[in-house]
Amino acid sequence: MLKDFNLAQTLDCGQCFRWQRSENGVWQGIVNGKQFVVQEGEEEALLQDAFLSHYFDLERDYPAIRRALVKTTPELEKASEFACGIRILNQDPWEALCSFIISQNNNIPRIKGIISRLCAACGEPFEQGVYDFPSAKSLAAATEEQLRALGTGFRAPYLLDAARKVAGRQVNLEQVRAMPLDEARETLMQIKGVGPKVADCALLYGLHRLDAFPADVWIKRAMATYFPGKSPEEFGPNAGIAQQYLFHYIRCAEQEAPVGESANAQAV
DNA sequence: GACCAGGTATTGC
DNA sequence: GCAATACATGGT
Repeated sequence: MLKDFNLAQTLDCGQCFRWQRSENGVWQGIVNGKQFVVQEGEEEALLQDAFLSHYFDLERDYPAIRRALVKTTPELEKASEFACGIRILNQDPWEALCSFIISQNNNIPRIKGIISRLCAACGEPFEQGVYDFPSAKSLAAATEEQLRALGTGFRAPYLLDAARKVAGRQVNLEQVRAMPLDEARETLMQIKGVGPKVADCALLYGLHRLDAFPADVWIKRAMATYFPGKSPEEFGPNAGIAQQYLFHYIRCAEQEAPVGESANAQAV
């Protein structure tokens, strides 16, 4: 029995940008040069596919991780229960890095649009109208003007710098994966346009570093409200998962039951 | 027509 | 070091 896995929560929590939901809970996505179609409510079937099983991180014991998080930090109980269907995807590191460079000061629908155009312009076509995410090498061959024409705006030179450094192995993503967290962040931040937040996103969503804790405006606010003085390291080796639970909870649940009341502040 | 969006680089104190 | 400010673009 597959627990703690919900397709919609996982694909709609802002960690990926190339999945689309159509009617009846059907999701279509492009991953590593292939198109996939998966069905809400039939999550169990994904266990039969080795690639997707790994992509959705189904081998990992999330219920155990959740129990451990709540044991050390009981305030996480509500958020972790609310968002317990989220899995941290095993995405392509380069794609995740680019996606979160694009994400800065941007909104999710527009991020998706830019990525879609970027793929069509620079990625390999592998099916009618379907394109793979462009490699670092092919992106490095583009000009800043070409990238601006896709709507990337001031991020165009950032993408180029990332492409050049990754294609030239000045930043080796697989080496970054194995580095201590601080060193990994510093290495990614050599890329223009990559600050602490984007670096942590690349680490958590691209390199599956579950100890990375991306702190955006939402999370910073939530931390100040619910965990004043607490540092992310205190959440332990799965701090990134705690971050996801928090992020999803404050963005969804708070709208129905606004917090800020001191009575709720102790129970996230 | 401001204001905002899963930030970052630059500038000024 | 830390607080402002500009930055492209499209949607409310």
